[in-house]
Amino acid sequence: MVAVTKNGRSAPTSERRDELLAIAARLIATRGFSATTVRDVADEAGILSGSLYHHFSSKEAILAELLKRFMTTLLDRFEKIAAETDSPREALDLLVDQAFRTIESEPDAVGIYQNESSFLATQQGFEFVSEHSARIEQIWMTAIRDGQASGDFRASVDPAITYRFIRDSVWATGRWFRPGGRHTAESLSAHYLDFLHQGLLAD
Amino acid sequence: MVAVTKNGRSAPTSERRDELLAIAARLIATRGFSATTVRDVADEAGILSGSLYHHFSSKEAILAELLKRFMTTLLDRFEKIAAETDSPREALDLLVDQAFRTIESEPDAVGIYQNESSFLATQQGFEFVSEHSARIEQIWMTAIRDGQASGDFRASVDPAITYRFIRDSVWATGRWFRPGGRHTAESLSAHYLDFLHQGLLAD
Amino acid sequence: MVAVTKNGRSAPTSERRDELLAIAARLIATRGFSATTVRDVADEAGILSGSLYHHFSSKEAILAELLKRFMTTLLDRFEKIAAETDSPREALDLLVDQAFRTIESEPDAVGIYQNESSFLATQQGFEFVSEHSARIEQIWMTAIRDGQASGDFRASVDPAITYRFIRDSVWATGRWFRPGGRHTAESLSAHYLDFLHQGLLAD
Amino acid sequence: MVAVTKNGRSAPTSERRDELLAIAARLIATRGFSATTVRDVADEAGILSGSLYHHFSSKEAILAELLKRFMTTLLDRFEKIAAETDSPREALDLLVDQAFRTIESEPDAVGIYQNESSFLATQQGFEFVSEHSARIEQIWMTAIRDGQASGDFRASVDPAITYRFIRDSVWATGRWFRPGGRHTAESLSAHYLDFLHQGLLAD
DNA sequence: CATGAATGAGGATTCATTCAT
DNA sequence: AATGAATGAATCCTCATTCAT
Repeated sequence: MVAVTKNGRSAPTSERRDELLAIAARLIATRGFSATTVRDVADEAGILSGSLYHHFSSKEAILAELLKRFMTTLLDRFEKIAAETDSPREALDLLVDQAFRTIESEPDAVGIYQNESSFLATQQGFEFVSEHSARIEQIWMTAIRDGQASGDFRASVDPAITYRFIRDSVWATGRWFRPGGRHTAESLSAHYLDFLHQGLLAD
Repeated sequence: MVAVTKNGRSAPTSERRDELLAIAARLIATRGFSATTVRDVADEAGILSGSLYHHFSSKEAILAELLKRFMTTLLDRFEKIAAETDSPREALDLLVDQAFRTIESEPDAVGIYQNESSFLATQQGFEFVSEHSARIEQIWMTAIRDGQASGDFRASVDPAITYRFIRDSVWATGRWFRPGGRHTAESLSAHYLDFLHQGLLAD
Repeated sequence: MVAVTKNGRSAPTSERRDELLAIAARLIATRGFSATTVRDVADEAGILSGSLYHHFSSKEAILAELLKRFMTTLLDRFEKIAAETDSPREALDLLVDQAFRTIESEPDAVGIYQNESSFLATQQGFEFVSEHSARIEQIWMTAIRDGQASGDFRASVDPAITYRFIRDSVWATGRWFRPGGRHTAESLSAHYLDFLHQGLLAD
Repeated sequence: MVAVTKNGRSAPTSERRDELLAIAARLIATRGFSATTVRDVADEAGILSGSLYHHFSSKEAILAELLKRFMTTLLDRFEKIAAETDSPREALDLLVDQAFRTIESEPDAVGIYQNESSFLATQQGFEFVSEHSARIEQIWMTAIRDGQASGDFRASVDPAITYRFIRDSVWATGRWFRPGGRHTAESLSAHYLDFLHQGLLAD
């Protein structure tokens, strides 16, 4: 997707590589990392399993690259929202919205993030997972806290817990939301924000 | 832990068996089913991996037993709440409360349920997973719909989506909630219900 | 060889293990470590290659155990000679003699020692190789130096170089000496000592 | 390094080829042939492993070329010494001297020769190894036998065994001798010859 | 109830080699 | 003269499972 200079030097990106990453992402999101074999990925790509090692140094390296790309992009987007928005309420709305859009555009990465990140956070070579997660948490919690300070949000809720409640219900959407059905990222987002703002009780 | 001896049969339940199940549950909850080896479990139990087969017919059988016990108990509890409660709002509160208590008392089973159930739903021998899930969904959605009908809950929210939002944020709590810290199941439950009822916005 | 208590606890030794080690030693001595496959060893033992891992944690672990056993025994023998012998000349003779006897009784281990030890000395997990080698060198060089001090050996030779000359020609014997032929350890030893003592020139 | 262009043929010799051979020699001498991968060599040369096949037809071909060059040159030198020297004692001294000089000038080839030749002797395509070795042995043993016949060398030593003792201690020097340290080929050679001639015992 | 030895299938990975570009 | 992608076979190792003791 990202435009890459066509001179192949320094290896990190190539079209073939991206294809393989996409295939791996889909399988890993579906079956889980440890239940996905290198051969599964290679088969799907129409090559032999050993040939994958021409592109990646290990199965773990595939996962790392997948997650790093995803989390870096995501963090960038969140940081941009935080930087460009003044109203905490609007910021939170935009963060939620961005999350739903991400679920729609990169469902596999989201799935992997949800399923594997908690375990990976402690693994060598995956330090970036907890680092990025921490920075994302900061952005969201700042929005919540600022909203409480400004009087937009109720002061009685615990911001840390509330962040987690929101985060979990939003991202978990990726497990059942399939674009092309009754819902779109937009409709889900609108629905969720209404629910988030007003709660469940009738007045 | 709970002595389950309602049927007088000899083999299926024994203390050793329960210990082994608890060990397996912990490991599977932490690493995931496919990343947990029979040997991991045996090591933790202080026996050789082959010896596990004296107690269980297969690795899958362990998982099945774990999940079946958990889901059966959980469904029972939910059904009891549905049967004994008249007010939909109270019913939903009690369901949420029950979920948090379950997270507190059986964190491993909850973790496994979350991580593996979506994949297992389609696996042979795990039909009970989707069956039980469907019945649980019915109970919760009935509470939501009844609450909308009675005027307790806002009619504008989609009950199916709302159910998922609630379900996901509640169960996901199991990923970060560790008893013994700042929170108890009770405090979390209270917190969540307040958030659920009123939403985030200040009046 | 070494009598082992029959209670199998703490695993380190068993008859089967010893058999497998002997097989591995023979193959590794013949083909070299890296050219010997785990399957080669297993085939020779009449089991599947994976079954070897019931006994050893890795191919490297086999090599390490082989070398450690060998070098420990060897060092013990050398130390005993050094401790029990007063005359430096007799000590050196006995050391040489012991070396030839070791070549005769454990040709495979000697071969492995010669072929692999220089490379292994720097490898993790093989620190004992250089440690033992250093202590062996000390024993031999002490004999040489003491012999020079006592006037038994010519003072003009460099003890360090002389040690290496002796060591290399003695151990290299293992590459061509096959018991059962024209020579025995005893005859070789006698021959070598004569050559060592008097040199090549006629008076 | 040495420009070998005596035959006008185009392909077989080129500077690049020689560089690659030198790199391969160093690695093979250090790690052993089977533990040195084609990729190791290519990496060190700054090219891709496949590109090596532009220069050599196989990994074995590299080894063969390396050894053939070395052994041919060596045999030539030994033959020249044998042809040009009358006194057996002087011949042996010169042979020894030549060996030390060769160790100094071509340490990698010497290392490979020592480590791999015994195994290779039986391999197809490496018949020249045993052939050359046999001719070298003949030259040395002739010097020894002639020296015994002339009364220069002691008649009581077995020429075959003595040859091996000498050969092994001389060539093994290559394992520890690094030019630039305390010793040179000359000093080592002098030292060894003194030791060889007189033996270790004081008069 | 557990051990210890093994199986057989499959797992990730390596590696020499090929070939179109 | 080299790349980059791939092959095919082999490598080390893992793992669920079996079974005689």
